[in-house]
Amino acid sequence: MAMKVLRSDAARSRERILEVACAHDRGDLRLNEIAREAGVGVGTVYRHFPTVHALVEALSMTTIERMVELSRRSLADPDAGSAFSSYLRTALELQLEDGGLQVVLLSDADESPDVRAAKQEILHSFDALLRRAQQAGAVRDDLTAERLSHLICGIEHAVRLGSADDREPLLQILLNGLRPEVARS
Amino acid sequence: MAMKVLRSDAARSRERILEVACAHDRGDLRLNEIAREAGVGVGTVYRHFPTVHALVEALSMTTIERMVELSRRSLADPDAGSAFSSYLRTALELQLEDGGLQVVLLSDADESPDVRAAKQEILHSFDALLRRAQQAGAVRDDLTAERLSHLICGIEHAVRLGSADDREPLLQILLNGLRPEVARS
Amino acid sequence: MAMKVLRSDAARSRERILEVACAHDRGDLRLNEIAREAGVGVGTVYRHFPTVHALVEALSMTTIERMVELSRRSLADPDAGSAFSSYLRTALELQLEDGGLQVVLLSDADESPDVRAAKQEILHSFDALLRRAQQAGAVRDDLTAERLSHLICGIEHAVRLGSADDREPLLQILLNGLRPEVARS
Amino acid sequence: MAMKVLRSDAARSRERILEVACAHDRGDLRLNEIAREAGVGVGTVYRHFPTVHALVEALSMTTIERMVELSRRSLADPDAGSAFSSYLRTALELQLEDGGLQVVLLSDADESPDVRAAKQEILHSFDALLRRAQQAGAVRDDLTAERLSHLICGIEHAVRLGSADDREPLLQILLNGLRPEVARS
DNA sequence: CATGAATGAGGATTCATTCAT
DNA sequence: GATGAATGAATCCTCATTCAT
Repeated sequence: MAMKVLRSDAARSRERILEVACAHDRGDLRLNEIAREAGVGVGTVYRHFPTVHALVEALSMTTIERMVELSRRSLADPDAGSAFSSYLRTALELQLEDGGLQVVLLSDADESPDVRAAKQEILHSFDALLRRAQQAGAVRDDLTAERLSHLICGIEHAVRLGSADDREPLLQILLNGLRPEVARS
Repeated sequence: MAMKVLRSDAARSRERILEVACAHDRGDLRLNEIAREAGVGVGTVYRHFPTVHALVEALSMTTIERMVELSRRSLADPDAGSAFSSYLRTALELQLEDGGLQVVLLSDADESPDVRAAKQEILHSFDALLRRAQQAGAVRDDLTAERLSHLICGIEHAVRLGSADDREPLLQILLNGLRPEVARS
Repeated sequence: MAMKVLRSDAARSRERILEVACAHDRGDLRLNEIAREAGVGVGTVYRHFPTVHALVEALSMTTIERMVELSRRSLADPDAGSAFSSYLRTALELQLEDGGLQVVLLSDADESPDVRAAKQEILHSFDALLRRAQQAGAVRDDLTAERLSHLICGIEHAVRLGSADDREPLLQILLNGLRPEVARS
Repeated sequence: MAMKVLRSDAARSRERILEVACAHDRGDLRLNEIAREAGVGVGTVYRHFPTVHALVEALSMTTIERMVELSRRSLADPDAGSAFSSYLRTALELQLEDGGLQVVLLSDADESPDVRAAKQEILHSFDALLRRAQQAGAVRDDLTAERLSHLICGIEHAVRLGSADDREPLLQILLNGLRPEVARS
């Protein structure tokens, strides 16, 4: 990944800003406030992050990278079914950990090329994982990667409405629901 | 339901405001703007709806009443399983129709006593519906009414992220996931 | 005193309003609030008290009448010195009891003719009291009734800044200061 | 006194605001109006003076400094009695000149540390002045610095109710009243 | 590059007063 | 007469964004 080298003071500012910002609600970032808390001028924040979305992306960058890693690992797993379900589980965990991830993943207005590239890799891998699982008969066929992503976001939403303890139970319901319907006596 | 009778002019203002307001994003209601569009003074809006939440509640009142009706009808249905699933389907439809319903249902700060009462009836009925379905073996046991409500909200969220066409497929996945797990050969 | 006879319901409204209003800070009367608390319409408040000042006057009417009484009694007291000082003491007490009295007394825009008449009587009596005391050598000569009224208001102000316990001590200082200066060895 | 150096433009805005504000009634400062008159944005006013009280304090800063000077000078005066009375006279003059001073002095919610410090020095000095005068037998003993401050505020109030000409006469009455009572033949 | 002062549109809210019912 | 709905000017305050220093 291309990485512009920053002057050390600029790098420090950037870090300070991210450090401070991640303690804030992603949906309600006040640039002035962050600047003040970070001990830098507002202008500096704008220099590093021209839009709020750019800052949100940057805050999610680490998680996105972890998601890329996850994709690769899952694709390398020979068991299509378990690769798929453990991918979903971990993706859900990551989205719950990082409150800004959902909007970054869903946005189609990426500011950073790195983010765009990573998201594409994630999407492609996810698509492949899903297809493999479908071909293995572990997942119902009437399902696209996009719908499924939305469903994960829906589960994330549901967990946030309740407590973190709901995560695994709700995930189980989802996984159960994704299996091809079986004939019942 | 106790209903204070409004003077005709007051009733007209109230209707104008609701009419105008329902064309706005429920999560972003600007009282001044609504007043202007409705052709009434700001004060009039505040008189009828002291807080934004009061307005949001009023906007959802009709849908909430329909949900109460739905609850009663479903409870009257002797088939526990189909009553349950058709309740979920219609509830989801209502939530999707009425973009403000979710927050009203989830809020624990009801402004209107009517809303509070209706929500309680809905919740109790839903609880009963769920239990009946569980006893009939149609729904897994490890599930509370609250978690399930959150799940519906999650599905609503997922559908909104995509298109209205996703509603039935995603609902099917949910319903499928709610069934007790069966041993598979 | 001419007294318009009010219809009994009007009289009741008037009383309710006064009753409620006297529990409010005189300098910050909100007509709408008072109407609500009194269980009458705003219009009714306006009918009885066309201006805020009219209400303030009405609230002080009882105290003003007591002050008129006080003036008469003091004038009847043959001891000019003690009549004067006990007048000041009681006047101060009345002003402290009735937080709206000072503005009513100082205002030159009386709404009610009764108030105007009462204030004139008070002023004349006070003037007479002062002169008598001066002639008796109990009070310094370089002092007008107006200045002295202002001084009472000043003492009232000072007591309000502290506690009610300051009343007598501060009054003593005033009385002491009003005596003709004596040669000191 | 620690004084943050302001950028020249900021200093200019601040001065403009103070200049404009001091022409307004201290008890009724409308921030928007001041901004408009000063030719700056509202935000600028709020930046310099987060609360109305901060602005009021700033408007009185010069007078407060003069009062500090006065305290020091008075303490340096070897004649306890005349130091005391001339202090009172000048303090009264300052309060009359600066219509916002009284509230700043009486407030216990200082915004600026400079103001807080200055007020404390003033209070301590005043306390010392009073004690000295009491020990010298020039002032009655039953009097605290606080009550006396309130009394000055009372006299200020009284003068404002009348004309500036009342100042010296009323001060004389106060000073006369503060002297220990003497036995009279 | 960094700074942070300035901007000012925008949204919330209140309350004195009027007037139709 | 009483009512209280309606009005809307007025005020408060915030915050995204720009730009001079």
